[in-house]
Amino acid sequence: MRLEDCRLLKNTRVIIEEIKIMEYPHNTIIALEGDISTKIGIVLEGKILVKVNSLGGKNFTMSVLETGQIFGDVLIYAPQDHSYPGNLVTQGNTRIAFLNNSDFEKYLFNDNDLLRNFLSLLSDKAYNMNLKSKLLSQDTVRDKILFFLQQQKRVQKNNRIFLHMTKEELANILFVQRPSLSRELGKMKEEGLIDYDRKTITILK
Amino acid sequence: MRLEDCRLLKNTRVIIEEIKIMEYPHNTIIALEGDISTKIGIVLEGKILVKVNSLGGKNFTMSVLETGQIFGDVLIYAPQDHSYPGNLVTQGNTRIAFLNNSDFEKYLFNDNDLLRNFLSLLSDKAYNMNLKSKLLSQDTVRDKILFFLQQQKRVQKNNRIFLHMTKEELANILFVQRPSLSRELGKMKEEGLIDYDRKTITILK
DNA sequence: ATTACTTTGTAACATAGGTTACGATGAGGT
DNA sequence: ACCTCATCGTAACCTATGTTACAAAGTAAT
Repeated sequence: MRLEDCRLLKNTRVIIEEIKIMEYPHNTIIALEGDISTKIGIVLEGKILVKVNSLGGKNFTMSVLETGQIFGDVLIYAPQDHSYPGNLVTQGNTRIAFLNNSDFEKYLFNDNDLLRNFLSLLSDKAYNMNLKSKLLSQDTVRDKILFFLQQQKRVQKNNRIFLHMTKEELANILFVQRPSLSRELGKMKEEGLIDYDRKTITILK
Repeated sequence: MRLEDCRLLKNTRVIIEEIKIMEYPHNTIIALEGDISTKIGIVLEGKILVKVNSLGGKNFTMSVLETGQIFGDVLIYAPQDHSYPGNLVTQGNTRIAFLNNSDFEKYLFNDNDLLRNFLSLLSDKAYNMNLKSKLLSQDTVRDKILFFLQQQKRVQKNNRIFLHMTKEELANILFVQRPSLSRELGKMKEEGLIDYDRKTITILK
């Protein structure tokens, strides 16, 4: 993705020279949980996973930053705590554009388009975090699956849902163990609620 | 709280006449999950709980809006979905100031202090949502308790943590059943990790 | 002090789902 | 076609925790 096409900068007057672009290979930790943030980052290529270690030692993916999304954003105005909520880990070769908080702020207050873009991105992020919370608050494996299917049905506008990931990854997202996921999918298939194969799940009822 | 003292409007030039103030008794539903939001709300007195029904029929409190906090904020710039993520329910007699999205936006782009306040409030909210996610992702009752204690220790700056709520409410926040909470607290006391009574929990190790 | 109600602890029971292990299936490379 | 490795389903076992019920302790009102 070209810098000038990303959601944050589209139609804005931000001068590109003040932006530094970095490239990282797959699976690189670019920041640790608790690190202080001084820059806004824009994902130009690849993905970033925000991973958190729970007290029990397991780690879970709190959120995924796709191409075009930004990070370090909400931290600028945090009254006390400017630190990242989790480890930032690249997935695939990843290019990131960095912009100093102070530079960014200077533009933000003088460019209504930038402000609009910024608020829209924040809005998205809040929406996704809400979804994550709702998913985590479903208390059986089946409910988590159903919640996921519901949501994907809305996104993909189809009862046949393409997974685009392994069952292992899906289990991870749903925050359950893979064999538990398999078991429950099996039951649901038996009950005629769904059908599924390696790549898709189809909602029957 | 006086309108001009709330975090959003402090030091700003927003004209008070455009704001409508409403008052609701305890336990009033002021919006339903999915309702479209057209206004920014500011909590002047009382609290608002954001409650979500899970698929299993249980309901959990996604977040609590304390005096001075705002809602409907992130929805202004949501690209698609402008609807509330949960039911908004008052707790105690509650006074709310409402400001039309369009009025708000008009001010937002012309008042740097308002913008700064707004971003700071959004930042806070994101921080709290992160905490909630991390809490929900702890996978044993004990880890949830420990996470809560850790967090409260930081806030209260003391190993003796005052609960300010019943065990029932605490169980609710931790997203576990009350008897499960009791059982685990008992075990932890036995192991010498904590001590507790009706109103406090003390971290011993 | 008595009563009524709320809050809390405890115990017994049932079960969902974590854990581990293994075999079957599928995909990619030579 | 064959080999290798990743992915997936399945089964057996076990434990944490939800569930229900009840009694003890605390609180507030009369």
